[in-house]
Order: sequence, then structure tokens, then C-alpha cells
Amino acid sequence: MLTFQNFKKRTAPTLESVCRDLIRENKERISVKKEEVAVRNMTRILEAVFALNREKGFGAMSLRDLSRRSGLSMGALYSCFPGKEELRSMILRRGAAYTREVILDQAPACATPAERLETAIETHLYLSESLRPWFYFAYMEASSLPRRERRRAKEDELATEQIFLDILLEGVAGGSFHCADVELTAALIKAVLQDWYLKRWKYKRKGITVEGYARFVVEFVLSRLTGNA
Amino acid sequence: MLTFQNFKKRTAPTLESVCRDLIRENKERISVKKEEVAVRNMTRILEAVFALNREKGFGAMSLRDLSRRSGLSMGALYSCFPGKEELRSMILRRGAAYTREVILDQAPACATPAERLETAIETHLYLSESLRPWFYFAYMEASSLPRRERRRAKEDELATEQIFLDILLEGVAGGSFHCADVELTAALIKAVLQDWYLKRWKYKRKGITVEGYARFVVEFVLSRLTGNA
DNA sequence: TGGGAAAAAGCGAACGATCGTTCGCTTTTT
DNA sequence: AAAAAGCGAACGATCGTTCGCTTTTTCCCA
Repeated sequence: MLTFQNFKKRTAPTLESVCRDLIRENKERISVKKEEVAVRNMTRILEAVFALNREKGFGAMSLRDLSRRSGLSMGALYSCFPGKEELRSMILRRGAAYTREVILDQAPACATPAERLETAIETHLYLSESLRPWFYFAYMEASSLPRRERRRAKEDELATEQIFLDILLEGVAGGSFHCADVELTAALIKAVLQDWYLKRWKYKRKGITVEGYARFVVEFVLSRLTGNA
Repeated sequence: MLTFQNFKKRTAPTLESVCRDLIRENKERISVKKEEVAVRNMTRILEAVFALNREKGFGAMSLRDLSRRSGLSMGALYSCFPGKEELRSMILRRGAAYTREVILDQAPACATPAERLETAIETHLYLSESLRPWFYFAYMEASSLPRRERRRAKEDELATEQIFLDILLEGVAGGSFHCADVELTAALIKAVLQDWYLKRWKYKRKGITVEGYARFVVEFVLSRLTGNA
């Protein structure tokens, strides 16, 4: 079992570190020259974006809201990103890429499909817990994209689902899993993982920790797949 | 098993019929006098709202977008609702009330908890399929509400979940269900049902019908609860 | 090593566009 | 002809964005 603490120690998915990747990825679109300055400001910007996204949604958020909340002037904002729409695209693109990197980076040499499934579920949950506002933003804004970018967002979603599907298929082929519809099962797992960061208020109210939720999901799915009620 | 067709025949959840309830509920806030006129226009308005909500989100939608899409002038819009924010509130309030009515109206006298659970899952899925754009709108906009209304939206969500929780508790008490954590199981069911209308493109692409999805969810959950792998 | 010029970052007023909303007027229905 | 419905130009506010200017940081040679 992977603990949340061990995950954080190994992967260290802080907002600042992902912001640094985002800055490097879009260096030519950002007029701020020094990386440290850009990272510091972008971190404050994204904190404000995610807070405002929760309150009113990105579409209803004005850049003056963002200026007030982040403590940066309008000019300082525009020295960190080229415009409102591009800011959204940058956030979504980096978030999807980072998620894929982290999930695929996880231990690939687990002994059994059951262990691999457990690790994948835990990793996904722990990552979304560490960057919950980012995940929430990505989920809510993915459908408000221009056609081209929306297509890519859907492919990102399917790519994550494919990771679970591959594990299920391997388990079924090896005889350790019994499952009539692996595609729907993979989709179900994905939906349950997303519920954690979409409805955190609900689980917080019930006093459920991310590790408790992970344990429940793993047990629920595995008992169905292996028949150990 | 409840079929989609039987559900539609019995409940008839059309956009127009729910719009009529919405009009009656907010009669004093609407300057149009004749109900038929109000219902006809409101139906066109909501169709446009839901379409624009999918494309850019309610917050980023302008009333001029809405005017163009619905074919009604600005003045005609304002004769059907008092303002943009109130329109959102009206839609969310009526949707939540209608959902509760339909779910609670369903056959209350099923013989076993397993049958009651099956019917509840099917009813929820069929209703969200019939009014998918409305459900999608309600999900995406519920978090962008003022404090007071958001509290009520959360309570509506918990009320729906409570229906499943009650069935699970009854089954556990009667010995027909085995379940260590009924609260999380109820939350899991809710999350999986929501995924149907939130990610319909995914299931459509895979060729899954709403009845096929219902069958899968029922079988998956019941096999876990009863131990029949 | 200290001070001043060049470079970078930060600022907020101002621009045209568009927002939600209103209202005097015309068209349609009763 | 009275009542209801429908219309779209017009209003002040606010939107995303720009830009001339000030402040801070960096760097280099006296």
C-alpha cells in the first residue's frame, strides 16, 4: 500500500513546481524574463484563479478580480500570460501533461495486476488531492474550450482511463480478474476517482481521508474483480 | 427491470412539462401573462441556455448570445425572467425539486432491497438521460451560487444520496446486503450515476445505451453487496 | 566596493468593445 | 380599441487589453 505521505515525498507535486514547468513550457509567450519572478507570480496567479473558479467560474471571473485577489496589477498579470483564454489553455495543457507523467512514472514493476491497480488508484487519488484546485479547474473548464483543444482534452481523459483498462485487461487475460465488461469498469473507476476532488466538501463533512477513500475504492473494485466478498 | 421506454411513458419528463412547472412556480416574477406563451418561450430559452452552457459556460454566456440562439429579442427575454442570475436560480431550484419528486414517486413497495436499489438506479439514470442538458447545467452551475443557494444545492445532493443510503441500510439490517461502509457505497453509486450525464460523449462513443449502463451499474453494485460474483 | 546607468518588473489610467438591463415604441392577440 | 407580447436602440458599468510611466533589480567599472 502506498501512503499519502510516501507519495508526497517521492513525487512532491507542489503548485510551485508545476508552475515552474508551466513557465518553462510557455517561456516565449511570457514577457517576464527571470524564471524565479515568473514562477513566484504565476503561483500567486493560479492560487487566485482556482479560488475564483470555485466561487464564480473562470468565465465569470474578470481579470480585475484576478488582479485584486493575486495582489498583482493588470500590467503584471499580462507580463505573466498573454491573455485570459491563453491562460486557461496553459493551465489545462500543463495539468493534463503532468498527470500523465506522474501516473506513468509510478512503479511499473508491481508483481500482480491487483497490486498495479491498487497503486494506480492510490497515485491518482493522491495526486488529485495534492493539486485539488487544479484538477477541479481542469474538470470544470475542459468543456468550455474551442473545438481543437476540447478534442485533446477528451483524448487526455481517455488516456488516463486507458491506464486502468490496460491493468484490467492484463488481469483478465492472466485469470486473476473476472470481469464481463472491462471498459465500463475502467470508466467506473475513473468516475469514482474524479468524485473525490469534485465533491471533497462531502467527504470532508463525513471525515473521510484520502487514504480512507483509496482503501474503500480499492477494496470495492478488487472484491468485485476477484470474487472475494 | 424498468425499461427506459416504460419510464418515459409513465413519467413523461419533457423539457416543456418541466418548463411549465417552472413558470407556475415563478409566476409573480414573470411579466408574460399567458401561461402558454410563457411556456413556449421559456422552453426555447432553456434549450438555448443549455446549448450555450455546453459551449462556453453560463458565466461566459451573454444575454445577447441567448437572444440570438433562442430567436427572442432582449425585451422578450426579460419578459420571461427577471435577470440572468435569477434565471440560473430558477433553473437549479426547479431541477432539484423535480428530481426529488420523480425519485420519491417511484414504486415504493418493491419487495426486496435489491429490487428497490435497482429501481432507484434505473429511475435516476433514465431521468438524467431524459433531461440530460438540464442535469449537466445543474451540476456545472451549482458551485457558482451565492452562499445561501449553494447550501441548498448541497443539501439537495445529499438528499438524493440519502435515498440510496436508506436502501442500503435496510438491506444490511435485513441481512441481504453485506457492506462495511454504506455511506461510501452510496456516494460511489451517486458518482457513477452522475458520470452518465457528465461524460455522455464517452459512452456514446463506446456505443453504450442508458439501459446497458443501468444494467452494468446494478450488476456491479449488487454483486458486491450480495457476494454473487 | 560603491554608485550610476541599463534592464527588468510593476503599475493603473485609459481605450474601444461588450456586458446586463431598461424603456419607448410597434406589432399581434383578445 | 384595449391588452398583451415583442422589439432593439440606448444607458451606465464593466470587460479584456494596452501602454506610457515609475520603481526595483542587475550589472559593471571607477
